[in-house]
Amino acid sequence: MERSTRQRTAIRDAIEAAGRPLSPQEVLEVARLQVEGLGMATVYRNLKLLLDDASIALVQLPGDGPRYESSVHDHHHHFQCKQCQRVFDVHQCPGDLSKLAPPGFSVERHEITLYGQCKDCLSAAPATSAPSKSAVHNHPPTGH
Amino acid sequence: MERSTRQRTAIRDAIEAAGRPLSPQEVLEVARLQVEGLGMATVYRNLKLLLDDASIALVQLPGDGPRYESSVHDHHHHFQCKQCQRVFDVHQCPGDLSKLAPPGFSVERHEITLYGQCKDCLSAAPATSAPSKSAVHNHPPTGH
DNA sequence: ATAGATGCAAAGAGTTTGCATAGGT
DNA sequence: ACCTATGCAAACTCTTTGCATCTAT
Repeated sequence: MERSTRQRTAIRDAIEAAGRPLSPQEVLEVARLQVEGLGMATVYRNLKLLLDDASIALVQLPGDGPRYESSVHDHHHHFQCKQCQRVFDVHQCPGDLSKLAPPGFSVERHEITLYGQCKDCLSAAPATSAPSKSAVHNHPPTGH
Repeated sequence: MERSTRQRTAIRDAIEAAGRPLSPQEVLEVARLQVEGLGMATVYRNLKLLLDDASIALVQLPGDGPRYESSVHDHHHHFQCKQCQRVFDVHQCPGDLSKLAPPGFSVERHEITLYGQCKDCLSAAPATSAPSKSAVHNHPPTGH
């Protein structure tokens, strides 16, 4: 059975607390604040376990590595800021998109990613310099 | 300036002729039919050059490696078949999605990916076995 | 005490780069 | 002849795996 370790708890908590999808590297950085010697292999192993658990959800954006977020959310999409690269949840959805596909194709699912500038970057520096790129410590608006 | 080599021509032609986005591996396989000893490094280098040229366009689907297609197309989206994994163009678009983003965010661009079953897989084997996975030689409907 | 979990380092997959050679112009 | 393009192999990044050790139960 599955054991409760400091590492696993730190990793799960990091993702729960983030409020936005985190990359494995970001998860490591945040979880290391709780567990000093935490290794990347442990992060990857636990991400996989927590995914199977459905404790967390996988977020895949086009052309970017995997991110992970709390699986509490229902169907939603994502917004990536072109300045700070952070990803935010978008809880609006245009609904059924099956009419977009070519005739004869069956559509079961869709993914939508919006790109632009987030609130922080728009106000902080309109189209100029950006907030910190790792941005692990920020808890910006998530659009809930 | 840029030279016209057998390799470059074979790579460009492979992408033009495909009618759907190809992975670097698929490009290599197709282009090798024209140029025997073609190496992967050459494929990658030329993909980059042709991208700069805007001769080809980069297609990024969530959680998948890069694909490349002829840049002749205008704004469009993509459909990935969950059986054969091939990607097809979708020329319909729901239009402006900026109202989906959280307030205070500015939306400049969007990506949509549809998932389901393509015409071939639906008719060939309704929800059972799939056509060849590399599928480099097929030219299925592209939804134009 | 036992079996799962961890950390490190090595192994993989995909992509990029250095370098000597081949080949357009 | 010049200088870009190629092929090979090594380097790199991200992720996974093997193995000895640690630790929750």
